[in-house]
Amino acid sequence: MDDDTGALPSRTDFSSWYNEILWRAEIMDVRYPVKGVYVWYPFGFGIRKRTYGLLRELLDRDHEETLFPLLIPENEFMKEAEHIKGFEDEVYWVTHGGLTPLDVKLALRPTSETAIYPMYALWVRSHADLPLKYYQVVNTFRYETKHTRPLIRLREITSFKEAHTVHATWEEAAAQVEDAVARYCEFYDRLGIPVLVSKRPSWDKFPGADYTIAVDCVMPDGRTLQIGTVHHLGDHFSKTFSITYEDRDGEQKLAFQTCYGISERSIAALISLHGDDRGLVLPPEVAPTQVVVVPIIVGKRGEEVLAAARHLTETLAGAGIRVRLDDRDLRPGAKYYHWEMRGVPVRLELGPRDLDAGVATAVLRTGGKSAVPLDGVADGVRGLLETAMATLRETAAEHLAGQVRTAGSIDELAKALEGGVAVVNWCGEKACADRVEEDTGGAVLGVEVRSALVTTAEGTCVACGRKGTTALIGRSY
RNA sequence: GGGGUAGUAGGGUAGCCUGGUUAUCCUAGAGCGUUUGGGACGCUUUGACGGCAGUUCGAAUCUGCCCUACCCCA
Repeated sequence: MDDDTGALPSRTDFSSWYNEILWRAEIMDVRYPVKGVYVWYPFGFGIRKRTYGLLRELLDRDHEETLFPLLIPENEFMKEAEHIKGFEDEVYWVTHGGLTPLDVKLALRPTSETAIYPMYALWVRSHADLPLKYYQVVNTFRYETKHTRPLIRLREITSFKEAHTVHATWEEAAAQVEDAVARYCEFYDRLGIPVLVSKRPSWDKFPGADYTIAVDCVMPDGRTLQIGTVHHLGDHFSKTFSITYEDRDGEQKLAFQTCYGISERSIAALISLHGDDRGLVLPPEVAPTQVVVVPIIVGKRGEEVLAAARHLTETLAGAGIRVRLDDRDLRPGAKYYHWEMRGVPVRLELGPRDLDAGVATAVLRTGGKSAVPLDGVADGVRGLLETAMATLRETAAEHLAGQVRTAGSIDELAKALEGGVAVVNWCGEKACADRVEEDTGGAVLGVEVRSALVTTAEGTCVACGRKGTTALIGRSY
């Protein structure tokens, strides 16, 4: 499990790089003997724990966390026609209890609308109960038939954060959609992940939604990854599940709903956008270890160095920094490679020369070496962590800027899609989207693109030449 | 849905065509010692032929079925 020697495949071969870093950096073990389900290593789980801690922190401002059952009875699941149609091919069914066939089959949730909304119908009584904003972090199951990929296309999604809100009016629900989009942007900004937000075309919206706003990132190979969605559900589900409230005038009215989700694809993005040929590069906020102390033990001064390294480690830990002393019997270089693979933001080397100078040698995972005075070392290290985060955010933003290209024709579009996404004008017709997909392999991600890199304007459709507006095209995972 | 290729230690591999006794090499792991400012070295050592049948004196090797993975086509 701990194979620290040899280089990673270059990140230019993204697929190989991705597969290898998952186990080399101890994020996921893909050897579990069921297709499409994988095991979190403790280190990977530590990243997940802190990333979802951040997500919870953002939601807890005005949401409450709940937990609904994994099993959904067939009759509830089958209530919303459009919703079923969207998921019927991918649902796992529990059909037996022991050897006894069940009277009512039970679905393993592919998403939890039909588990939650029958309860919401009971919980929502009056306008005073609204708005209602709950979320949960759960596993969900989908019988994927295409190529499964760890963290990206899974049969068991282990880390689905789904929020479900209820509102008195359509407009209030629409405002909640905006709020959720802003919250997700904040989340990804805290992780240094630059995103493209857009409104999905009608055929690509969530089954049973009025509209869907999606958050995408662009992977190193130029393909996009959907890492968050926000849905305005209108009153489709409240009709189906009878979620009504009594308004001020004593009338029963249908509620309006939204739901929005983020999965462990956020971790895939985190790994992929920041990582390099040496391994992971982690934002300090989610790094299980923020600082590693490597004692340089030479000859007679070994004990002295080790004692100083222990003291340094304790000082930093006392200041609330996640620090770890690596006193293993290995060459320093081997330790450097080890912790670089795992993305530790700051390495502090402490040897006889440093001790004599009263400093530790600090090396940032994002690049750069400096001497940090041991006197007031915690403040110095905090500054370095901030520098690391700023560098990481900038590097990722610059990279995305290079991947977003404008295209005025099908030929230009095809070229733009090699290693990136394209900004075009599109008339909004499915036929033109289909033509684009056939000719270039790229799909319409969405319109009303929200990004500093994209300005929406009128223009002629890249496929048919009629009037159109700005749309984002990409090849997606 | 159709076709192809492949499964050998924790990871990566050689051997298979042409059956032969102790299954190759690299890496990782364990123990001991010497080491430690960018992947140390020496000695010792653990560990594998996807599963089930069959052919045979003898199967990693040949045959059949099953399972799994990957690739190509719809």
